[in-house]
Amino acid sequence: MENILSSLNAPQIEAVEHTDGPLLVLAGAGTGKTKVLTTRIAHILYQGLAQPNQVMAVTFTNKAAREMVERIQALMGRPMPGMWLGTFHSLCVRILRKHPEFAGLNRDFSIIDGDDQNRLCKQILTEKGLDIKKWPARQMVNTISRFKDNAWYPSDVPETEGRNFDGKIIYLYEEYQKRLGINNACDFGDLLLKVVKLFKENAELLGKYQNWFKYVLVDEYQDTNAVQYMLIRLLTMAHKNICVVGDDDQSIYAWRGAQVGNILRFERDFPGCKVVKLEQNYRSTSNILKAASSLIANNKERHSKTLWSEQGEGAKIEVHPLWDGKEEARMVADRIEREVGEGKTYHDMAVLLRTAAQTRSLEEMFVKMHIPYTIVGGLKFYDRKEIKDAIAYLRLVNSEKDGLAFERIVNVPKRGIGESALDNIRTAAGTIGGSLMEGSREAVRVGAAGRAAGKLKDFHQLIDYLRSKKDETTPDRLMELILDQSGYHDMLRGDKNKEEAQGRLENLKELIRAMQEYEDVEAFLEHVSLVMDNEDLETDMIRMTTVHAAKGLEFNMVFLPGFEEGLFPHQRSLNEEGEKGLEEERRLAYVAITRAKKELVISYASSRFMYGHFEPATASRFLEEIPASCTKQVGGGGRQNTWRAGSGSRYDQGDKYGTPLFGREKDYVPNAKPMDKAGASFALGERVFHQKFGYGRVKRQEGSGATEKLTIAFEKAGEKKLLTALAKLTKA
DNA sequence: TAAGCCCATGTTTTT
DNA sequence: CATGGGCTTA
Repeated sequence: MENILSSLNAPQIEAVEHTDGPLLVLAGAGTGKTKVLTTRIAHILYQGLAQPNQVMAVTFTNKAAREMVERIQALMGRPMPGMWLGTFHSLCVRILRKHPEFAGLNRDFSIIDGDDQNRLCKQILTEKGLDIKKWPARQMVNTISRFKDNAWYPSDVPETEGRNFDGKIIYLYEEYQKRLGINNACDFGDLLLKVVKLFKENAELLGKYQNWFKYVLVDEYQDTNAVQYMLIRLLTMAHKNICVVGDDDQSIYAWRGAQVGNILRFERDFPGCKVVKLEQNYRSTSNILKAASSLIANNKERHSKTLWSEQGEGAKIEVHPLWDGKEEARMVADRIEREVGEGKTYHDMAVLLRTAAQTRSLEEMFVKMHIPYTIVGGLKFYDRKEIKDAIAYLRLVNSEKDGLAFERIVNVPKRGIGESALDNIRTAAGTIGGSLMEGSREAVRVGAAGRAAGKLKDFHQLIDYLRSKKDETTPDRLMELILDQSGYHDMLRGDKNKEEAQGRLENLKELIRAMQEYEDVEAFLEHVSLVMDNEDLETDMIRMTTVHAAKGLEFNMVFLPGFEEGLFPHQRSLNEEGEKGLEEERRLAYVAITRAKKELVISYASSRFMYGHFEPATASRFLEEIPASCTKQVGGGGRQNTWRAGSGSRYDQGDKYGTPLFGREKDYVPNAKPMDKAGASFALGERVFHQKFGYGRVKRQEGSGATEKLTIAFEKAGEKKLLTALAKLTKA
């Protein structure tokens, strides 16, 4: 233990050793906050101040939780079973499973995802006769989720907020909750809200938990919302052994109800609390740190702080102005290959993006160039249709009340149970006040099922049979049974689109394999609904992820494509939240930059293909907020003035044509890179040399200036199409 | 009931 | 562009 503490700096040790009473750790990016948290827990356990299961530590993602467990176990030198370490959601499920009856749930309640929420809201809206175009289901989901973030049940929603949806939102919300009840289901928000309610209404139970958890620690405290705050407050009211860690500059979840106020107010909430500031950054070079600090200094709503680093100045941040998204993708891909050629691993590098959709063009390029990549947090494995179907079967087998699961798979594969049959079932369910499955049985029983009666009977039998097997077989065997008996496997095997069906079958195999690790169906279902990241850490791949999902991670080299006005900062954020939105975008950019340890490559394009056509684009205003001394422009010739021109007012707001040079005229290339040295054109048939592909001959030439492309037949690497301006070609 | 076709429409971030 | 919804037809 001694030598564990010796690897910490003075403020870190202070934080670790302050075990009793409230503690606020203000930890800048890369200052070792995870280290402090894990060492602090290890210290508490080592001193015998609490048993492992008497410490509660809340993290923001499951990944962070896993990492913390590992680090604590490494510090202690043995496994630490039973620790309450996880996300707010997973910890709350754990509590709810212990006392479902208090929360008005059955033990086997389902947890529904955004997809189900959407479908449920759509149903309610249509049923209640609201115009779905004017009031989209998605918006209803969001509104309700925000209510829940604020710990508002329908009766708590303030007057001013209730005007939404033609003044019907509270009524819709009530309806929504009613349906969740009938389905024996919770959405994400419910998981926390129900626990808070449980504690508020049940002082005795709360007392037990207060005594049980001797220490409570919260990571990323700046991103907690009102329910989360209440939960923490309730649990720690008695002993006040609470430690929160956070950085107001990294608050990026306001749109999800996060209240930076929670961290700014902590000292008032817990009078006499100790405050420790961590300001030595161990992650990044001083160039990167300086860029990030200068950027974030433009925010008004913040605590000022001084981060410093002993890592040396390091490489300058590269800024690449490029022609369009494709050229940008090529630059990133080429660069990655070059770095790998020079000894980096793919694992060392990451591409961080403002929006998930930006992965597309990069993906194409990576595939083309055979660069192994993985998209973290994009389309998740568990979001695939076949996986969701399979899980819906499992949910229905596990909990017959789960009507959302019922609807999803009652006619998958097609069994001739269509919309009209479903209508009958819904009516029957409504009449007896039961679930869809009950309604379905009822409809068949009283002869209200019409033509589909026989098919429904078969379906009931199928589910009954599967349920009878549930407890006598393992989850993976049960899933195989489901897929075989339901005809899902056969459906895919008979699919016309062989290739796609094959892929789906393989995904299902993968699912079954994953299920082998679980003791029972409940444990597996919980994992599915709450664990977002199924990252493949084994293989050496490029990580592509949104900035949001990159929180807490670090990489030697980071690429930040798409640094453009409207994209980063995102237009929508500016439109909807104005100055506040801009500040959150800036914090997001701050998070993005501070992920990099040694090298940072920022790029933007003049023309971006989106919504079906090319949009002119200009460099992000954030680039102007980074000191010139930290950056160097790469390529782009005369275009550097697009982002650094002193006063920064070249592009008046509202002047959509501020950049005529980036118009849609294909051949209008006023600021193209001048033909110089390496960029000079090559003659057809000329022999050239490329850093990566080696020797080759020019086969074809098209375009001119920045868009000039050469097709070159390389002797070893085959035929490649390259942009003259980018490819480092020399005459050979 | 199901499949196929056309049109409109909307485009952030996630436990 | 790419997805979803509404409509028509077999």
